[in-house]
Amino acid sequence: MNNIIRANRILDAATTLIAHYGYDKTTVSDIAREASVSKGAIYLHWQSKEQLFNALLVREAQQLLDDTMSRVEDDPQGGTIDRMYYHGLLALAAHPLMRALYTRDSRILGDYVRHQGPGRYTQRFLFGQTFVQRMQKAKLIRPDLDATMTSYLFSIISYGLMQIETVIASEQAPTLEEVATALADLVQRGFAAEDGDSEAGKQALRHLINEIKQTYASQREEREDAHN
Amino acid sequence: MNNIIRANRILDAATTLIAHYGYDKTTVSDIAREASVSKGAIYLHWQSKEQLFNALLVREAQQLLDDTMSRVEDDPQGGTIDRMYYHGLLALAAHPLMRALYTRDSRILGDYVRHQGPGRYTQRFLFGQTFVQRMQKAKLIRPDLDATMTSYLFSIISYGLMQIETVIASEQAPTLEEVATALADLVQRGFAAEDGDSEAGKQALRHLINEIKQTYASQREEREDAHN
DNA sequence: ATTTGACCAGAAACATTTTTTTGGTCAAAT
DNA sequence: ATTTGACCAAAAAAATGTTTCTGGTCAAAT
Repeated sequence: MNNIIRANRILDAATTLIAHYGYDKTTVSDIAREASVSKGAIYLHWQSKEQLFNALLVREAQQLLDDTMSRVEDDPQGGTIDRMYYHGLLALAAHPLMRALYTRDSRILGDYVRHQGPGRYTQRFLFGQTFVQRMQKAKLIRPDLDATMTSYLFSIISYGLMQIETVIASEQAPTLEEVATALADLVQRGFAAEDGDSEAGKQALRHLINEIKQTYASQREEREDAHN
Repeated sequence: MNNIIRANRILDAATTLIAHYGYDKTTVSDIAREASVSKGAIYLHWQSKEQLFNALLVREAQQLLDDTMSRVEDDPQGGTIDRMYYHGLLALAAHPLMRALYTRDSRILGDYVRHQGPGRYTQRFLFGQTFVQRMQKAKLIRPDLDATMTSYLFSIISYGLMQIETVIASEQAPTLEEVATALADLVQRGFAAEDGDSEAGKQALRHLINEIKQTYASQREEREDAHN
């Protein structure tokens, strides 16, 4: 379908512009120009600017999952909880819009934050409560840890890392890789089970990510059904 | 000196009001009324609203140090790095203005953030780089850890904890004590040296806090000298 | 000697009008 | 069948005028 190619080009353009200028300052005409299509063409794909942005976030979320999974797969020890966390952090940092969503950055999200209620995409799939439980079953996270609390700690640390630069003078701050490495070490010492098997971890992560994608897919179906 | 009593009453009033309404919304007249003095009287103590707020922050900072130290002293195992961190977190949470300063909360700090450049009180005394080095010397923190990175991690985690509620729905979130306990456990597993002696830790903390207070004292002298 | 609070100038907040921008549409072009 | 871009109503932003508020002062009261 040629349509899908154009839709993706539009999403590419929107992603670039919104990541840089934010939702409010990026106009539909800007997006059209950047994507070399007419403004009307955009409305052949989505009913409103908000729906376009929705679609964009869904795509980004999937790319983030894929990116994380791919980093994990490429790392021989990638299936341990500390390496998964490491790769998850780097992947998140590499996706500005997901990062903005994660930190509720209203300078990027702008009006979208107000219109769309909270929570819609705020659910933390990775390193959420379910994730921790699965990883405990897969014997990668210590079984004696409370899953809710542990996912809460993951959130605290991730959020702190993503935001710290806004509060501490960044002069001679360590690089993201360095900090992520140190945090992964902390996670390994604090959360990892003794006999964690990397392959089991990869397997569990694949499963979880597939399930999440399944959810996205069925949500899209619903939306298309409602549309017709 | 009766003056000092009044000064403290004014600071008390200002602290209450500013912690609740923020720097901008709290007027000098409000403070005067709350402290049962005239507006003019306030200007007998400080030259401007900003200087009053400065004094207030210095006093709060010292109280925070005292509070932390006192919690540590009262705890038999209080001198270990994880217990110190635990008590430090609870103490910080109990001092709204210090917490606001730590998180750069412009809703509380208001204009003060803009006028006073950053950094002035943003220096993290506790769990900063020096602190970590001292605690390594006292054999409470693993010697193989990099001090800069470790204090950076402390900052990330503390900041994440103080801010997480603004981004995660607080429904059924664990209590501060519970989270602090879990974080302390993480710190113990990740940072604590094998043979950490609580008494040595308390001693080191006493020393450090005294030095910091010394610094405050000499800064105050300078200010008074400059004034005369 | 101290302390007060009425007073003031400048800033901030508010209300109102004018101008510009922008999401969305649709008759016309391709 | 598709795609376009001039066009529009509504909203946002800027400009303007008006009122209120507030940090700071100081002559007068205590």
